[in-house]
Amino acid sequence: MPHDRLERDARPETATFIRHLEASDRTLSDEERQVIDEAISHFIDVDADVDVVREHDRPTVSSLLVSGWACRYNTLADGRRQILALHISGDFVDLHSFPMKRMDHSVATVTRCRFAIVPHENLRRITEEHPHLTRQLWRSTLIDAAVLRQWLLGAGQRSAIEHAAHLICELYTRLRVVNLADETSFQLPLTQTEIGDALGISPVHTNRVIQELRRLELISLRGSTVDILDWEGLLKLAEFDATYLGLEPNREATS
Amino acid sequence: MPHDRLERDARPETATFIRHLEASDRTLSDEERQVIDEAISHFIDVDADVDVVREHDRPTVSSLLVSGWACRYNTLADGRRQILALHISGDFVDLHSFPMKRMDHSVATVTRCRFAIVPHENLRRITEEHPHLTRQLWRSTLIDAAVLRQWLLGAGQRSAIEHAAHLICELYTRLRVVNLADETSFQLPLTQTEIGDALGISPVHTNRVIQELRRLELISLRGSTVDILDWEGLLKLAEFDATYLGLEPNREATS
DNA sequence: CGTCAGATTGAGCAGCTTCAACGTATGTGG
DNA sequence: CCACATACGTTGAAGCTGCTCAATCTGACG
Repeated sequence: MPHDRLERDARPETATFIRHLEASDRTLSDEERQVIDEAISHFIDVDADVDVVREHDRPTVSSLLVSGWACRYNTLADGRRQILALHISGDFVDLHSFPMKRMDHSVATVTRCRFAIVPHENLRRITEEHPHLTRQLWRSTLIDAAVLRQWLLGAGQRSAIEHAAHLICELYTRLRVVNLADETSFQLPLTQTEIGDALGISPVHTNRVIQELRRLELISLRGSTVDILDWEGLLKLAEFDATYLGLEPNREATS
Repeated sequence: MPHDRLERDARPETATFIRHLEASDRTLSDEERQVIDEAISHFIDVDADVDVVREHDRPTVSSLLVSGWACRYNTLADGRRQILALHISGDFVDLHSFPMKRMDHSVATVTRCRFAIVPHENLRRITEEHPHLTRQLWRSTLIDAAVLRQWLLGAGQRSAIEHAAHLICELYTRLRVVNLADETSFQLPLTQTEIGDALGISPVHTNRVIQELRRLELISLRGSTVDILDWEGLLKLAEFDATYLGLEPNREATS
C-alpha cells in the first residue's frame, strides 16, 4: 500500500517548494515560510513504482515531493495508461486533493521519492489565517492546470516529435528552476514506455521519435541523461513559450 | 475588442453559479451567497465568436458565464487550434486569471453570451475574509483541471469515437446540473469543426465519428440537438465516470 | 554466463488526415 | 421571387502517421 516507511526529519527540505513558490512571487514573508514549514507533519520515503494515492481515494493529507520523480496517471479498463503530469522536487503532487476531496486519478512514484506530508487540517488552517499564502497555494495548483493545457494542446494538435520536443523543453525549464539541470543537460529517469504514456504514443513510436530528435541533432539521450544540443532548435520545433509555467515575477497589488 | 456592450443589471442571474457551487457543497451560507452576488460589478453581453480574453493578457476581472456557450482555446503558429475547455452557464471562464495573473490561453464566445463580471479586487477581498468560500472557488478551478485531465486521457488514449462519446457524456451531465438538458436531449451549439477542435481530430473525421455514433444508435444529432438514444451504451463506450465532475455532496469537517 | 528490463528494428496494417467535390439550408440583394 | 453567396455537413479517394506484432540487441546484474 501507499507509504512504505515514515520518519520524522529536519526541515531544510521544504526549501525547494519555497523556492518554487518564490519563482513566481518574491513576496513570501519569513512568517509564511515558517508556516509552510510547520504545516509538515512528517516525511516519508517511497520506493520506485509505488502508488502513493489511488483514484477514488479521499486523502486527508497532501504530499510535497522533496526528491525523486513522481507522476499522476489514469488508465482505461483495457490497460491503456495516460500520464497526466510529471513531478519533480518542489511539486505538491496532490495539493488539489485538499479542496477536491476525492481523487479522480492516481499518483505513483517513478523513482524512489521523499515526500513531506502536509495534513489537510493544516492546510485548512492556512486558508483561515494566511490569505496571501493561500493564494500562492491556489496558484501552484493552477500552474499544474496550465501544464495540463499544454499537454492537451500537444496531444491534440502537435505531431509526436513536436510534442516530445515540447515535453523536453518543459522539463528542462522546470528542472532549472529547482537547480536540477545543468547548463546543457539533465537526468530524465523515465523509460521510453513511460515517456510514451505521457505523450500518448506507443513505446515503439516513442523510440522512433527520440531517434529522430537525435538525428536532427536537437538532443542526445543516453541512459537517463538528456543533453540539449540545440536549444533554439528545440524551442522552434516545439513552439515552446515558458510563460505558462508562471515563472515571471508576479508582483501585483492584489497578489 | 472584448466586451461589446455593458450594463448594470439585476442579480438573480448568479443563481446558476451558486447552484453550481452547491452541487458539490450544500453548506454555502446565506451570507456567502450574498458575498458572491455583491462581488459582481456588472454584466456584459458579447456576440458569438468573439475573444473575451486573449493569451498573454493580464485581466483585472474574472467572468462568470451566465448564459450561452464559451470556450478556452490555444493555437499553434500554423493555425492548428485546440479547444481546452467548453463552458456553460454557471462556469467561471477565467477565475484562474485571479491567482495566475497572466493568461496562457484565450477565451472566446461560441454563441452570444452574457457574463457577470467580478473584479479581482473583490475576489482578493473574499480570500481575505471568507476562507470557506475561497476554498469553494479554489475547488471550482480544480474541477476545471479534472475535466482537463479527462480530455487529455481522451486525446492521448481513447479512440476518436470513445473520446467523442465521453465528451457527450460530460456535457450532458454538466448541463443537467444547471437544468439545461432534458431527460434525453440537449442543445449543442457547436459546429463539427469546433467539436473536432475540442477532440483534437479533423472536421472530416469528426463527421464520420458522429455518423458512427448515429449508426450505433447511441445518439442522434440533427442541427444542434443531441438526442441520447442509449445512455448506457454511451457510458460503456466512453468509460464515463462522473466522479471527476465533483458533483457528489462534499460534506467534510474541513470543507 | 544466464537472465531480465529496456531499447531497437522491420513489416504490415489501421486510424486519421488531406484534398477535393458536392449537397443542403439559410440568407441577401436585385 | 429568383440568383447567388455563404456556412456547414457529407462523401470519396489517396496517403501519412503512428500502431501492432514479433524479433533481436544491449547493458546491468546476480
